[in-house]
Amino acid sequence: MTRDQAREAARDILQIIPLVMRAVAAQLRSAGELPAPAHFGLLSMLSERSRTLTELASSQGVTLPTMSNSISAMVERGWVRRAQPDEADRRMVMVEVTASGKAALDRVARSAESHLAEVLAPLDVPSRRRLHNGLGVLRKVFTPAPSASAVRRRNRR
Amino acid sequence: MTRDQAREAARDILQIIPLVMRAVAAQLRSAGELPAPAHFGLLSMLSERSRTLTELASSQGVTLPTMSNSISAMVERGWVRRAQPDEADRRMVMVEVTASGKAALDRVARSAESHLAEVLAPLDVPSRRRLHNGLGVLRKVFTPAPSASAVRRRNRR
DNA sequence: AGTCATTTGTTAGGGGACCTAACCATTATA
DNA sequence: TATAATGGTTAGGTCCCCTAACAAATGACT
Repeated sequence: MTRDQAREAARDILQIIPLVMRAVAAQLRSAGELPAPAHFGLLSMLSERSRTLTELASSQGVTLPTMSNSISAMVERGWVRRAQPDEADRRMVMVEVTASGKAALDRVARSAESHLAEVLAPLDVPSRRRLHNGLGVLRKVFTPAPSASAVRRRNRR
Repeated sequence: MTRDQAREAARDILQIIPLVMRAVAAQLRSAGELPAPAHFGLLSMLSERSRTLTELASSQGVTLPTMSNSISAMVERGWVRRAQPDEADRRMVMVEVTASGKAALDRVARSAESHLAEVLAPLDVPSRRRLHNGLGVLRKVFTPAPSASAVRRRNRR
């Protein structure tokens, strides 16, 4: 990757990503889903299966205190529940989604979906494909690698 | 755009964009550029030419109070300056970048550039092209349209 | 000219999401 | 058994975003 390409990519990302972020957040707010942009990924992961705080934090690329607070906020809203099912290691807290959390996830997904469909409607087919492909690359590049300890634990099971 | 495509795009955007946002913010923080992710676009615009608050707010898709506060924060840091050069309309405040603001922009751009170059290095050429194309689509879709009044003013000149 | 509406910007008040530092409880290690 | 490492929480702080309410200037209409 040449220096010029890197500079261009950096400028693009720094300029565009915050715009998208704000647009999505504004749309969710106006749909009455006050706070969700950051919690959506969590609900999505948790509806697959329960996770520990450490797992969630590393998957989202945030620190443990941040995740602890986020989960507390979601508990407050009744979207998730803290539980200690693990007999082997009593330090761990498993977080699981509640029925109302699943409902919230569905609502947000539907709301975002309909709004995005509207915004993306004017795109022609090649543009949509480009968008899709570009998002795929971003996912690959920016998905945090599982931490060493998480890997260790996973292998141990 | 089919319903399924919209749902898929919505999930992708909701899951991926926040990840990218956090990664970029974390990188800037660790580079010592404490607060910049949201201000980068502003500095970038302002180094082209001075703008009014309203122009800046609409270009970034935020409200006027938010922009007023952001600019105040940047004034505090010595990055920009408020000035009233417009004789014709004394309501307007022109915001212009300072030398130290330009320097900050350069520092952030270089820092982001070198970090991104590292992260993007493993990508093959087609992936980089896909990323670039996808970002272009995002820009087109999520760049706020200039407000009616801004257009009016522009045409008047 | 005078009133009313619109536009531009600010201040006040509040919320969400992120961080580091400091701390407890539990488990692993030497 | 003492010490280190791991999983979480709490405390304190920053940034960025919002709505509501307000002031000042300009535009429009009678």
